[in-house]
Amino acid sequence: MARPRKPLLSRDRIVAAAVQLVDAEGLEAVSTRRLAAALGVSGPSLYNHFRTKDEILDAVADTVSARVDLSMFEEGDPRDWRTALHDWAHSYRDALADHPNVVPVLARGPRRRPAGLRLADAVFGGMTAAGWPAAQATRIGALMRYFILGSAVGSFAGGFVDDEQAYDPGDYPHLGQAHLLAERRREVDEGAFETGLAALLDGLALQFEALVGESPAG
Amino acid sequence: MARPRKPLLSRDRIVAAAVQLVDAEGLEAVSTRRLAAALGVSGPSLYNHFRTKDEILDAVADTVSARVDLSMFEEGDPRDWRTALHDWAHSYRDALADHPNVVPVLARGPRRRPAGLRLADAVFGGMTAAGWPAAQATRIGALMRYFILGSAVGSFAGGFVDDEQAYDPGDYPHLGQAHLLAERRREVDEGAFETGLAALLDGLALQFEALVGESPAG
DNA sequence: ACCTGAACACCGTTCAAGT
DNA sequence: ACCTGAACACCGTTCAAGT
Repeated sequence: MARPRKPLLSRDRIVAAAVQLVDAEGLEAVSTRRLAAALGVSGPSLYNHFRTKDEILDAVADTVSARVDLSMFEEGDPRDWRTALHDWAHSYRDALADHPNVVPVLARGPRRRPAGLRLADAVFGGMTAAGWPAAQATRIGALMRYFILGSAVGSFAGGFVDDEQAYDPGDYPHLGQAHLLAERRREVDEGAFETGLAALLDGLALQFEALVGESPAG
Repeated sequence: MARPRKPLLSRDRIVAAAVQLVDAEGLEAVSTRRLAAALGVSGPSLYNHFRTKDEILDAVADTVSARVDLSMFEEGDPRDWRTALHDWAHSYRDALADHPNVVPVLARGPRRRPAGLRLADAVFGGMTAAGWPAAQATRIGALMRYFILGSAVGSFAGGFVDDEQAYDPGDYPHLGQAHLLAERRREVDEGAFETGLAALLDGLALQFEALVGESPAG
């Protein structure tokens, strides 16, 4: 075939096919040959549009980051950091839950990914606008990321095998019901996320009160 | 050489070499051929001791889990769940921080790994002994795991490139200092972990008070 | 039982050749 | 500029052959 009149590929088409493949079959299924085959071209063709496979995965990660709603940090009352953080955390988690196989790539950090950087910028900007000192705003961005990424990188309930025999009462006296976790996976993980998020925000509110309590009330 | 008088390999020797390799060069450096070479044997020899490479990685993950201190859930005052959770979280994080490249394997969950199951058993047992209802104890195990795994799966500060040019003020108005994060990596990540853990425990304490407040005071 | 080399079906990436 | 097939140095795993 050699060079066609109109390019067969584009960065967007490659990324879209990669998202489909990673969602359907996992990160390890994304090989340059399989991805190229899904696009109807041969493996090396991808290298006309991306320098490495890693750059393709970075682009995939950034489309996931781009789906996270950040509007709450710019609209509404800037002082209501708690509501903003709560709504953002849910939007963030939902985006990751739609593409769980991409989470290990996101775990590398924003690096130079535009949507990843916009996300970090919005949280930090939102927290400082609400009155948090810069150092604390950085910490909040980090600790929220820990919690949200951790909740998405692997299901808690899904990590337990659905086999009663696996939980010998002599070895694990408190895991008698653990084999039931797998089938209630969504419920357990969502409940834990909600409980953890509420605790995190309650705890931060306590710190915030102590902080503003030191300066004259406005 | 064929079969030697004394076996050249053992599961323990293989796991120890795999830990060294994954710590020094990362998860993707652990190939059966490289691991075998480090042990002075040929690649297929490993299959006399493990059925798949994945089983080797599971064994590696379990040695990391085994280093987490669980004594706080059995010694001391069972009612002091807050201190137990705090100390356990630090021990857990320290174990993961010593082997960050193993965290993606741990994210699969405890499955049938003995040390992983003992860890889950101890937390759940500790929380129920302290007076938390079973459903809440499960959630606490899950949400603590989210936070700790998330803090270890990728550094927050290390995810930002150390290049001032990468943070165009027009695109990211609040990231003017972000290029400094990478070099203060340890400090930033440890501060965020401590702040987040304190918030989490404060928030859970609030929930616990509400819970025991409903029944007659003891 | 426990090691070996050969072999199979894969990888990511480079490169000269085609238009 | 953008695609191709061939080639390189890798993978995980199976298996017959050796002791």
